[in-house]
Amino acid sequence: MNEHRPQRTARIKDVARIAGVSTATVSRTLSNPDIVSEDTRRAVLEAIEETGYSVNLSAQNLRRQRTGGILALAPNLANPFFSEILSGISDVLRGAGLNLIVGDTAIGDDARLRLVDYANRSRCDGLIVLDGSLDPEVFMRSQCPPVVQVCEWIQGLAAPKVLADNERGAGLAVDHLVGLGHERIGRLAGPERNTLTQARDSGFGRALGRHGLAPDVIYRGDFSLASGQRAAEQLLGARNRPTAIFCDNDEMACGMMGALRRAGLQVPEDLSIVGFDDIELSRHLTPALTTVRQPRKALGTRAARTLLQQLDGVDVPNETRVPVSLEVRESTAPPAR
Amino acid sequence: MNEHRPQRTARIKDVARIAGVSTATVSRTLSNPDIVSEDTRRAVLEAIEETGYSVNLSAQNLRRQRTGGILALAPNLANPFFSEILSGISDVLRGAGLNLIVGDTAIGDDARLRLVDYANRSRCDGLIVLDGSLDPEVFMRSQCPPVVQVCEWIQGLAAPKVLADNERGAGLAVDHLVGLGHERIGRLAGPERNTLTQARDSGFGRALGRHGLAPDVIYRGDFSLASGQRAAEQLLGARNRPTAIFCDNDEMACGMMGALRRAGLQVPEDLSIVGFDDIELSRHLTPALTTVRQPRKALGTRAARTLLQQLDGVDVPNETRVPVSLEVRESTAPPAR
DNA sequence: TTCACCTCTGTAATCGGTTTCATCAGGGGA
DNA sequence: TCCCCTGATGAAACCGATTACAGAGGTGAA
Repeated sequence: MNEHRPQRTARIKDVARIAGVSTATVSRTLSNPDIVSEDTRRAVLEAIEETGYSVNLSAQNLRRQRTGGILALAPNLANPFFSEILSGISDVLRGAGLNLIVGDTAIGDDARLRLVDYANRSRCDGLIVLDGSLDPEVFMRSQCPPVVQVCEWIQGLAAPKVLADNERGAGLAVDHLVGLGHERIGRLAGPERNTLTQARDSGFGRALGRHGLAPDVIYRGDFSLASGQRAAEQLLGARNRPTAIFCDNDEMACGMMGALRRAGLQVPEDLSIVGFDDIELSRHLTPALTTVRQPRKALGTRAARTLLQQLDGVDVPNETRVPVSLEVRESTAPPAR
Repeated sequence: MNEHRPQRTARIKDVARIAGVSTATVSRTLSNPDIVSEDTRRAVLEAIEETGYSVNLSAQNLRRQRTGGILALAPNLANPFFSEILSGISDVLRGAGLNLIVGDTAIGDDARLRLVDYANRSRCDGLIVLDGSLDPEVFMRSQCPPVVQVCEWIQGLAAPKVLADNERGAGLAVDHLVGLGHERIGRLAGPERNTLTQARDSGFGRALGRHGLAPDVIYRGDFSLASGQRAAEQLLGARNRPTAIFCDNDEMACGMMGALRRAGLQVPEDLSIVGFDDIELSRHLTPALTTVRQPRKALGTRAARTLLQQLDGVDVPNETRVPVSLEVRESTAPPAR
């Protein structure tokens, strides 16, 4: 007998031998227990216990023609906004026995090339895309597994989207500010080509129009704290400033607010600020930030569920809108006389 | 001829047939091009181009006895602190052709059970653990691949650690405060059993001792904004308050600062606050937060590199210390007279 | 008794690569 | 001329599971 069992972990063969059955039966016991007899099942489970067997996923995946993983592509892992969405995705995938693989798209020049490697059936069973700036073609080749877009979306890519209601969010912000008496309302927007920014631009303009107003100054940022700070510097240098600013995310709002206060301006007395996202921090700022709440975790879970349905061959809606709401806090007030 | 080629993606066999060689040669062309002749190589590469072939990773992984993935276990994906470390890990792994799989350990009651599934050679080639509260036994079974711990660490687990110099960080904070003239210095710490908190506790106490001082009040938090707020409420209700507080992370510091200011206290005039981590936000707060800077991205990259070395069989140091530094900003000042 | 049918199980093919080992052609030295 | 060696290649084993198919044994009805 081969008594020198080297540290080697158990295979299905080992379990089969010990239980006195074939590997087919072991496999069936694990994946479809009802079709094996009571006695056999017990014997197999005992053998599994004894050997500490666990299935080899590479082999299983190969045979089942799947990878067991879903790849999430985010522009910037370090951004808390995305990481909370990832957290929601993770929750759902775990329940479905799928791995969450994350890919940072903020990578070097060969990004495009690499992306093609990632958007491949042999690497993942599905993709969740959080970055609207990627090349749609990558996701339209036949090797690419099913895709769901969340939050941002790619122009020209016909994959299901899970989105916050950006137009309405912008509308809520405008209505609130106008209700307070503001008439010169500016905007700190994201990059011009960002689809999400475009949606809010349009909601912003339409809402102002409803009140008979037109947009005031528009600053461009990149969703970062630093870009909020830069916008504040421009604002400070301008004459005839708006009395309120609607920002495309809380981080920019926060960067702007910090810089304004440092320059001696009072928020909201001298300038009202509305953010977007409602990151946890917003309520802890002084003044606490008035912001459009976007349920990030829900966006993640919805996106993941949509993808799972797609993998199951279920028809999914082309667009899922997640409702937003306005959280009124301390950073908005009637304009100074 | 089988002209009805169904959408089916190309296999290595197809490439071999078209190039007029064996599958072995195709494989060699891809993994070890130097050992095939110039002509053959060209023919194979052309066939690959023609078919759009890309290797099936499940098959490759099975044969190579690896998974191509590294699993990172974090207590809370949504926390920006962890996500920036993940970003560093991601950078290194991408370069090594490995997937980053993330697992959120903040999961249900069956967490332990599931964890055993994750810490398995057939699921990943290595583990990076960011959560010090996990059960060490899970990582000590023979099925568990190599582990590296980063930031936090698990009592009783002899896996390499990559850590910030927590003792020194606490010392820097204390030296700074004492230098400003503070004598009653309190602390807003993490959970009592957290190894990271313990290290800072000890650095805190020792540094105070060097100055002939003893710790003032100690509040316990859980690294969240909300727990900083709660600590502030306790602080406000106390008599004979400390003149300065050293917090275990920036989020708690921020939560505390917001609550104090809202209650009418001035920071730093009435109370100086020092944080830990230097998250990006800290410099944008008003007042900007004085904090111990911890290079998170570097922690991630170092951890990933350490793991890769371990996988290559290289000896790695049991503990890597990443230096910290003090960022003096606006939240600290001499105590009021 | 015979046949149909059902339940349970084993044999062997299969997933798509990698790698060992054998083979063959050609070159150089004795 | 013969032998050995080297470089390039192919045949086939192998990684570890899943599953189609077939067969054994048992039950019930005709």
